[in-house]
Amino acid sequence: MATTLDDVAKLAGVSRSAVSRTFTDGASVSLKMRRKVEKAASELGYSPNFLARSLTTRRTKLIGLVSDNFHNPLFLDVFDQFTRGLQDRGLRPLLVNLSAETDAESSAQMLRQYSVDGVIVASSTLPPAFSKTFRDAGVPVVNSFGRYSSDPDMHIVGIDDIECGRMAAHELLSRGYTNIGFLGGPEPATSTQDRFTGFQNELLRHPQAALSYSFAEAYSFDAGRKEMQRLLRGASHSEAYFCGDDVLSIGALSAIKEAGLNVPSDIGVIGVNDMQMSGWQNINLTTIRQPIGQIISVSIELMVSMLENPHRSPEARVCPCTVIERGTLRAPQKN
Amino acid sequence: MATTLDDVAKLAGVSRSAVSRTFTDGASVSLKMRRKVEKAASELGYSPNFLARSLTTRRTKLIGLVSDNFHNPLFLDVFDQFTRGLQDRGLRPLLVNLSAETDAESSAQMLRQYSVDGVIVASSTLPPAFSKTFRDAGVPVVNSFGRYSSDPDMHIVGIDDIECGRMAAHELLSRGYTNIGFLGGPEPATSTQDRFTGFQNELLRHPQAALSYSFAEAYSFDAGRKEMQRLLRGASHSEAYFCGDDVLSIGALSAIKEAGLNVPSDIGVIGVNDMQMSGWQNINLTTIRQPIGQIISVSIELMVSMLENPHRSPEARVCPCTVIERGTLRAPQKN
DNA sequence: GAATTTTTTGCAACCGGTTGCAAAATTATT
DNA sequence: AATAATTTTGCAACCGGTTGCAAAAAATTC
Repeated sequence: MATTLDDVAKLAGVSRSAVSRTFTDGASVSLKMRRKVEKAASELGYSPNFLARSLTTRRTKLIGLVSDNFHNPLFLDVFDQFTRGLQDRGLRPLLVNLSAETDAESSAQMLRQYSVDGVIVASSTLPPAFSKTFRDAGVPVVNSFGRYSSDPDMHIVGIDDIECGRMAAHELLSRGYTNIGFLGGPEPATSTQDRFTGFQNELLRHPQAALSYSFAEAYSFDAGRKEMQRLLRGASHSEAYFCGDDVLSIGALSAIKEAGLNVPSDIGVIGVNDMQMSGWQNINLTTIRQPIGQIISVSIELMVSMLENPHRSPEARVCPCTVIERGTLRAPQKN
Repeated sequence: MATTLDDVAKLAGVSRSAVSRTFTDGASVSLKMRRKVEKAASELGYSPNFLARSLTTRRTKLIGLVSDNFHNPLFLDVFDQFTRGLQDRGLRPLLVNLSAETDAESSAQMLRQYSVDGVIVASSTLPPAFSKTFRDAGVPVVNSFGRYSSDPDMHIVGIDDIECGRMAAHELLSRGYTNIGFLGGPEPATSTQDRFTGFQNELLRHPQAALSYSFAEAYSFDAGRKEMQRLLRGASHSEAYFCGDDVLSIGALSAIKEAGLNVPSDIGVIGVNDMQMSGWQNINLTTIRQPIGQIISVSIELMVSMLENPHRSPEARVCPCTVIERGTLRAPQKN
């Protein structure tokens, strides 16, 4: 069906190697030869088979893009930017959806069977063991949105969650809130733990502030809403909450509004992520921006550099978060 | 680096074909042989190279998943379900982001170079010519979220946009609205045109109803908001609007609220798609559900069947929409 | 214009598998 | 136990490319 190297060689009356060379950049072919081959090739509509080529070059330009986060709207942007960024460098994302049911081990084996050149794990919740499978198999891997470590055993790109918690606390304190709540994501997640640590540490430096905390069951609207409803039913609630992420925050906001309370005059809310819709005027959420554009471009950059030098030693790259001030916290107090 | 067929054959003291056969299901191998080979294989941690295999079997199990819609939150669900569905059948999605900048023609060529077994084009806006490239190259293709045709020249799975427009009109009329607006998506899109046709046709059957219409620049929050702001600034606005999709609707809702008007008492809104967040209590949008789960499973089903029989003649499959009643239209009038 | 250097070309082996075919081994039949 | 039928195995060619090497051709040098 498809035309091959041989077809072109035959038609052009040259050797197989000649046509192979005209399609390999950097190979030695005379202009005359190239013309002849290109003419024959375009007549037959030939273009080389990448997979056959990969057999000898040992490069597929396939990159496994693995994620278990197909429910957070933020990740649509993540996929958009990853696919574009990879495409721009001639790399092809083989997408793997690692939802709860699927077996991580077999996905890893599958990716090796497809001879991917590298793997990007885009997840803050996948256990490090998964990424290590690849590293141990000699496949370049970078863990995007992973947990920072000062002594990383693989490439990690992400934010400093402890610092992020600290920023949130600082922001709330600077606005004069003294009765402060932490409404975290799922408790076992390391990101939740780290943010709580940072948050708590900062509050400890301000003894006048009181801290209460609880955790939502998931990073979802429903979970945020449910937890906030529970808090509002209680005897007393805090003046302002730092929520585990934006979706959670939006759920919480909905519960607050429904209880007849006003934001920010009755309760303040600050989230994390700064996804698209947080900026929509009807949501207008004050939040801590996770710089996904930067995280992704750094991840791709690291991946590309590993493809050139597989033994590059592991790095942890931290991208800075910033507070995005919108309408869900009251104005800073001048005291 | 990686262990090959030969390594295993050597260790097990058998022929190459023997080990190949133990890893090909349906091949003839004695139990004794299988045991021997499996032992050697597991000792070396061998598993066959899919790409080398594909060279002779002419099957890669790679499916090109092409989309140009990385901004509509609905599509996160679409990707989630497509990847899961494909994985469950042992197929691997090679994701292609066909944003405005990227050249469709070269993406098509790339997919052929990777010998994908089939291509799923998940887009309502990509021109049919793109999909035809594959059909003409003998690559099975199904166009998901495509435009229905009674005489399709390739597989199409989607909704009937004309019927969808009709449903919206019917819904508005049944609630006693007589002054009705169509706030469409981008005017040139065939989905916009078709919905408008259906909408208009239904209204024509009810001469008491007045129709006005306009189009937003994009399927986005901002575009919906902007267009609704423009409409509200005008001399008079309609009692209810049928918006091009849910994101557009949410933008429109935000403009309405900001103008100090109430939904549904002052203005009604009905959208299309029923994405996750449309059901959030703080949005609570009445909308027409596009059955994406069904569209996707039918698409995959068609793809699988084409892989078995590439000459299956093209079909257009229509999946039914349903009205999801929430809080942005007033109650039905009893007259 | 011959000798030398440089570039271009084709041969043949290889990448990691599969598969048709015939020989070898096993099982069934008489 | 000899023969026939069946199953299992290995050989070798092939899938569609790339690449080291030596021969051929072209470009330089003297």
